[in-house]
Amino acid sequence: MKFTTSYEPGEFEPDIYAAWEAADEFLPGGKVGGDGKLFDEDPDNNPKTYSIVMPPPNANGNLHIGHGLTIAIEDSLTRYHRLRGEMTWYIPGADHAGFETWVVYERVLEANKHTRFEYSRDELYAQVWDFVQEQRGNMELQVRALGASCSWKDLTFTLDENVVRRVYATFEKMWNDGMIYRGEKLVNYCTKHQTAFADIEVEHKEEKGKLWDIAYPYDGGEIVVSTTRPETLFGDVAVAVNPEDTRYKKMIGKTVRLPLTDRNIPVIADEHADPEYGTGAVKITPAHDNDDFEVGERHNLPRIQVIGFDGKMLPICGEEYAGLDTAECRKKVLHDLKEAGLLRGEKKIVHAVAHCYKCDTVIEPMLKEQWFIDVKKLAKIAIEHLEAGEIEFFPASKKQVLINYLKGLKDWNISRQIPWGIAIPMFRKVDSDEWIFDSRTNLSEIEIGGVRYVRDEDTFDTWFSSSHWPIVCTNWEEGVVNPYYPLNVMETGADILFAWVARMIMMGLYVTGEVPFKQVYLHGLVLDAHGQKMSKSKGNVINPMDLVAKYGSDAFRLGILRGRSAGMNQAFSEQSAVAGRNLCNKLWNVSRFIQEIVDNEASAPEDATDEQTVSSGTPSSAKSKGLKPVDFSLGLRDIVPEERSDSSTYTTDNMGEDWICREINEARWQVEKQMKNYRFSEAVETLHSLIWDKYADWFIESQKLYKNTGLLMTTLEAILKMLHPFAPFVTEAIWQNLSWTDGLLISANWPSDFKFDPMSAEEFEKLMNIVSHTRSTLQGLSEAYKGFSRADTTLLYGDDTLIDDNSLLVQYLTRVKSVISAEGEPRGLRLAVANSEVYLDVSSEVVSAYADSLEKKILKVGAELDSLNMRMMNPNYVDKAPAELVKETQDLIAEKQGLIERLKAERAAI
RNA sequence: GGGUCGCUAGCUCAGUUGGCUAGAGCGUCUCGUUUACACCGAGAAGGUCGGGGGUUCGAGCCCCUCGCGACCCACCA
Repeated sequence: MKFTTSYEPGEFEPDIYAAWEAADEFLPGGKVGGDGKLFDEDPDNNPKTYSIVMPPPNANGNLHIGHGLTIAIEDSLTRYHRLRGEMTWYIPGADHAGFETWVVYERVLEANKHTRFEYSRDELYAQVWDFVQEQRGNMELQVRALGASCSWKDLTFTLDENVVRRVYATFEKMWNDGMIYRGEKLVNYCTKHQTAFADIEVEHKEEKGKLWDIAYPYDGGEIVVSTTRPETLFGDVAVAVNPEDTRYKKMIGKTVRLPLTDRNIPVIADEHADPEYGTGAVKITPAHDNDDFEVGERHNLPRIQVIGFDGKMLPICGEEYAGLDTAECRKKVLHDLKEAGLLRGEKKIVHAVAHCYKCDTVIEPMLKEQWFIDVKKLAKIAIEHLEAGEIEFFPASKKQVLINYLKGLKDWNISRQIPWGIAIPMFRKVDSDEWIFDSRTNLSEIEIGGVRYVRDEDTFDTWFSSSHWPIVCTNWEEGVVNPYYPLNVMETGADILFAWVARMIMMGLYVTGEVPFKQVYLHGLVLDAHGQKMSKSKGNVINPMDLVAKYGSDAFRLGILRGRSAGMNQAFSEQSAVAGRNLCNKLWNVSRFIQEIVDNEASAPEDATDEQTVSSGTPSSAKSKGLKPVDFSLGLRDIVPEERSDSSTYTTDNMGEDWICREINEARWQVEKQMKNYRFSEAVETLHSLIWDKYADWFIESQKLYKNTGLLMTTLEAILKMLHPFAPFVTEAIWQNLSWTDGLLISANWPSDFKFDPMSAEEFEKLMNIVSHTRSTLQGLSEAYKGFSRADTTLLYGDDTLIDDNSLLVQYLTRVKSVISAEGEPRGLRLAVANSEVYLDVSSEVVSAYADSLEKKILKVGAELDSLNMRMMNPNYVDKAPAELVKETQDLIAEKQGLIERLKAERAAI
């Protein structure tokens, strides 16, 4: 049995994916890619290209729901453009995830009772490399399970040789351009992980804290400063007051005694001190506070580091304090100040505190020599191109958000003190401060002309290398024409707009002179069913693989795309996947039904078909292929399609057929528009409605009476193609099971226009309206009158050729006993259908039981009529609104008028 | 402190230059086994579009204002 009664995704998905992959259908045009030969040198020989890159998931991790969404979106785009005949290149990636992976590996070390300090940098690098290789592969299997039609041959790992080469080339260029400098600045430092971070990697949290007032004495008085960090007073080098603050004016230039020490520090005047805040006097600790660092620079003050890189107080703080961690030290300092009578007060405050985004440790601003990128020029160019509209954003609002960010961007610290990452290609001349660029980072020491140079031990911030992603994935090279760069679209999470998208734009422009992508689509967070952020601690994490296993990959994809729009954090629940599963099953059964019709026709003698069942194009292949199930182990039939054309021809023979052709055209046009505007949710909805509400409920139902096999085949093909971008597996499984289709659906062509008679399609809609009203009234009657039986009821019609011509279909769709002409003697209940004369032949007894419903209808139509009349009575409306609209309103009024008269007559007859 | 987004049916969300009687999925209720599908079919109920102003012939959509929520940025000692 080819078509089982329900679709079982698990039986098809792995084989189908393998078949796609084996057929090389993931490569651009199914032919090129991966070998450096991307396209024909003559641009005239190349069709339109479409390129998109996968934001690389962590190589040794598992996919989470966000990856599921990313892939659902990107693969739908990819498949859609592939079906449209474009040379489509979806490039997968894997991220070494520098810090993330390092944190995981450090835990492994810890569990084995080791620490990073036992090994050299190179040894650690080798260990993590092995660790990642062992763990690798899971992620890639999961990407496959989600159906991503990406070009696996071109998978880019962020530590691949070509990535490193490109990153070094950029770094060298920047170094030569004077955009890289080494500076001792305050950096965000995590004392647990013992590495610095970029500003963007730090998480600020509102926290309750205290503001202490501490007296700094001098001969004949004291000055009271306010601080949240008393433990850093050992690093104080001055007390600052505002030059305009009359309270302190006379003290400027005086020297005060630093408590708990024997040092004296000056009182200086600086705008930084806010007279309104605290006591108006502030201690200046340039080595441990960003503001103070700047004050120190302005006044040429020394920087005294008092906290070590391990988070413990340094010896300079004195025997009693050295070795304490900051919290212990704070306690002791406060205690000692109190003893000395210098603590003047404390106040509860709420302030923002920086934390390590991984371990939550409080980030210390620390004095450290690091490599920095001067970002001013980069940001400026990026802003210019953004303002010129070279990149289109979805949602559009993010463009300005990004520009604002770039405008305030500060120099970018790219040094990380972790071994897992791309080594910084800088070497220091031994016994000097002289640095040179050299890409031989596999060596920890080099010699040039008899001079020894030692490699910098640090690695690059991962964002520095990943900012090259579009460049490295598309194999961009200077001077080589590359139709895949810029990418058509960059799809990623809105949460990394700054960290990644901004940097890709800056780097793309710096390296290639072009923006790296033409459009940016940002998706929001996937929240749980109640709109809460998913987190392990809350226990509300949904694993995409669980849903794939339970309902199928397509169901997950359809579900996660539904009800989701660009840039918004939106809820998701298992229910959505269930709805997706149901749609897949519906389509499966529709296909099964059509296949049965095709089979019956193939086996039946010619004259057995009804006169109206003009099937024009039953292809001979349908007969010759027989009914054997697809055997995937033997390889798919006709893997390389010769000609991609609709395999059946058709003619339309009745209204329903014209109507479905029109509806498919309309839906196709809608989907095209929605895809262009990245409205995936709406596209899925359009297709859901087409397949379920239109194709299955009306067309297939009507085809149970009037079979047009050629049209059934052709329309089904069109529908499979249209849904394929979103639900690739079930559509391909059906395609393979159908007896008459060729090749793989993944590489089929997007459907073209169906020809139809518009008048006829319009007529069918009227018929649908009559059927719906009849059904509704029948249901109303059976609820109003016990013992009412629709199977015993006759539908009468007046002078109405539409029904006369289609009485069989009306009877079939309404399940009444019969549909016959009233022959000028109407009786029973007249239906409230505009422009049509239909009666249900029921007794007056039944009609009176229905009076309540009738009354309700009269009221409802009356209200509608009133509002329409009101509109027409407004002279301004008639005057100013478009004539078309006014005409429409008039027609509506006429229609309602007729309707209400009929209803009233009906009521009077009771 | 600055900024962005959101508030539409019980729930999750659509509603693209202002013009239909405001829609969908899920849920609820009532019928129902009919040449595919109960992962089904037919029908129904359910909304003063967060509050208040304004512009307009016309506002869910534009403007102002208030309220509530989510998120982002920021060195306030």
